[in-house]
Amino acid sequence: MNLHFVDIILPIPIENLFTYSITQAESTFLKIGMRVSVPFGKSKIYTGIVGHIHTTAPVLYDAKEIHQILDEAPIVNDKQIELWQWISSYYMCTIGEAMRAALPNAFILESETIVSLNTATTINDVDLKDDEFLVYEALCQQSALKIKEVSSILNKKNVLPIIKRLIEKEAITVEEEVYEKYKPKYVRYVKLNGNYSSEAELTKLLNVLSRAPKQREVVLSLFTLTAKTKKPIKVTDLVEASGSSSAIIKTLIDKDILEEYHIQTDRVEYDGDENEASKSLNEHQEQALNEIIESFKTQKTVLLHGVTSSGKTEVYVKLIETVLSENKQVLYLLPEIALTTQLVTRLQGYFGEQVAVFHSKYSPHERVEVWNNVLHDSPKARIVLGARSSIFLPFNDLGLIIIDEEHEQSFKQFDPAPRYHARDTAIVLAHIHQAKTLLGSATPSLESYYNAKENKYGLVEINRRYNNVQMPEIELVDIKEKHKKKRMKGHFSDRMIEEIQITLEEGHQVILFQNRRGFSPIVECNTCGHSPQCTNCDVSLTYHQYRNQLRCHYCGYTMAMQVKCLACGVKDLNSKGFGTEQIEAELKVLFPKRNIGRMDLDTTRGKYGYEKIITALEQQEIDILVGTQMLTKGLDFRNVKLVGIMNADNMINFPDFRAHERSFQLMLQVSGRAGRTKKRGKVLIQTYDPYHKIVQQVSTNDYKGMFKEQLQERYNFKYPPFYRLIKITIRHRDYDRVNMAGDWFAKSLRQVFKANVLGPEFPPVSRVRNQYNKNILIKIPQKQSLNKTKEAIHKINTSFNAVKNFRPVRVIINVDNY
DNA sequence: AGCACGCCGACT
DNA sequence: GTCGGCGTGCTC
Repeated sequence: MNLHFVDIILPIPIENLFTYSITQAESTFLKIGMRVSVPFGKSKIYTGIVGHIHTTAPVLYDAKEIHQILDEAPIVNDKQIELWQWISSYYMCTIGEAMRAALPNAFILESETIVSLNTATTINDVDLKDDEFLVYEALCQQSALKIKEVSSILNKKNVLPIIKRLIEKEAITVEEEVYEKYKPKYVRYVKLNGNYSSEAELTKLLNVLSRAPKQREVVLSLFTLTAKTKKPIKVTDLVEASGSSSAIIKTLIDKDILEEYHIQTDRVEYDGDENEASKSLNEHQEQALNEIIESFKTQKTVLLHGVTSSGKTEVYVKLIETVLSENKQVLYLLPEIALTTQLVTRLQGYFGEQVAVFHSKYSPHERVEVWNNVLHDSPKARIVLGARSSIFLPFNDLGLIIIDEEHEQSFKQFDPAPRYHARDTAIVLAHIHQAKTLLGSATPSLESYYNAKENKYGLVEINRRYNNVQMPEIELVDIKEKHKKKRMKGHFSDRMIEEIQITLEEGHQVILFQNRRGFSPIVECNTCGHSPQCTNCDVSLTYHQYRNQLRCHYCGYTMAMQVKCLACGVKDLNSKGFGTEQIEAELKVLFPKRNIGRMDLDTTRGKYGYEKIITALEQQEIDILVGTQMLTKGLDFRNVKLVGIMNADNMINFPDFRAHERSFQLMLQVSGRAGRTKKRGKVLIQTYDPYHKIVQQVSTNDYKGMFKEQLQERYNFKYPPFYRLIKITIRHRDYDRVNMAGDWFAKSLRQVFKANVLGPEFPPVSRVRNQYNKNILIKIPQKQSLNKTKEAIHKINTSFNAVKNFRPVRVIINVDNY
């Protein structure tokens, strides 16, 4: 009788852990945090994490046995599992979803069904049907087939019935094979065979090789390389140094002159120079640093509010140094787009190979390597510099978490669950490790600044830019008036053109900001008013001139640009509104001799697209750069003096309770790109409403004014930080069903939460990818228990799913959906 | 989330 | 008559 069991966390959206039986020996070997593969359902094998080891047999079912143990030691520690649990309860997802987000994909093995011939029986061909025979015949040729291969042989999608019949006829057998996705990388090295270690032997060898000059050259190169680097020599390096080929090296290996060996190597390696000393701080930075350290004595979290270009990074570096000296790990979080080579190089300059980088462009293999380095507390990962998902790395002993550009909304994950906010989750992670958190921003989020004002966080400010560079001068241009007075050329006011002219003539560069890509977001027929819509979404298609295409920005649907109206056939199409492409096109006419660059999602698609544009700007190959909000982050260009915001209004008037705050942050951040060295920069903001409070507050750099005013609005309209929000999205391809389900859900919620339930309402774009969405918003007052609220929502969701008609309707719960 | 089982339309 | 559509229910 077996009395040992494990509860396994599976990477799927199911509520509970699953219990499997294990042997006595396995129960002593297994530890929480190890991976095991387990059979799940009829035929699948999944990778799971051991969550609990116990001796309580389940009553309602027989536990299956585990399939295999995949690790020698835990790859996940207790603190991580604690974090997953917090995420799953706070963000209302399953622990499996948290696990899936946390683990590098290569850790999650999958099984594949392998079909092979049943050798125990002989089959008469006549007993088989045509397609069965095809599979059988293929198996006589090669011993094993994957399901996919069977599929392609038969040119058919669903081959399972055929395989089933073949099994019944005992012609074939099937088994599940599990693959390890991660393969360590081995690099090939060579050394001289030990026989030639003496000088005499070596001279002899070189003589022998005098008739094979290429081979002789290789041996000599190996010699000089070894002398120079005193390190093992890679085959690739030797090939390069000797100007030979791998064939020649192979000959030498075959002749036993060279010996080859392999060393397991990390895919990501830093091979820079020795560390440089960190810069000494100016008085403002120094003061900020001292205040932070002081504040950390009483506060777990401190907000550093430092104006753009105030040198926050140097302050971080000093803090990191102290934490490293205590032998603790550091996590440095940044929004994905701010993770530029610029910053990575800078930190590696200070900390050398102690810096590990982790972000979405890394391959699964590279991620596993960073994971393992962090797990084993390797000297190669004392500091992790990473985007959102790095909060999931297996830190043993974090001392400090830095969250730079704390206000950035990209820290919040929206699409697949867990819909977590990396900033808030990082603060929880810090508590688990009893570490400190430093939030940094030039334009803190209202929530964080409020928390600081309420003494939940410490608050430290730097009001001076580095080197005492002045804050840029901000000028507002009233384009309503400019239009009236006919002083506009396209989307450029005379002031904008003048300033660009002056800046360029002085030999400086210009950045223009327009928060919309494409040429124009709407194409309209002048005769009948029809505009081309996406077939899958309820939006009009955006015109992209460079490919002469109409594109949907929600689902990626494209069609060729039309010459005549699709509805009435008249050749009189007009485009409305403007994006980066159109600005670029206008610039080419206004400044034909200048180099114009564009940076948006369309031009940064490739792996290095983004880097290329930045380098081009740095090297002053670009005079004027047009871009979307991508421009705002972490870029530090010496020579940019003028920043132009083409239209401040479209972002301010966005229908979202944070639109004002965001516009302020965005405009101030782009402004910060102007004049980062010596010369004072200039910012021009074109707007139809120069007296709008947000534009005014940007122009006077009045964060506190903006904060006060916005906070009052949040209070009046019951928004964060005074109320918490949970958004529930109802999604289905059938319009009526979405309406019915939405009404049902909202009605049930109202029974509990009364007037604090808003909706259901269609979002501005109600149909995306042929799915209709409807939103319900729940506002939670501060005194209302968050846990009880979530319990109630959970309960309603369960009864919702019990309604047969609603079962195929997707319910997406998004906690803190901002 | 997968995946099997099961019941109805369009085709060899 | 079968193939294959996707609604339904379950997974230790």
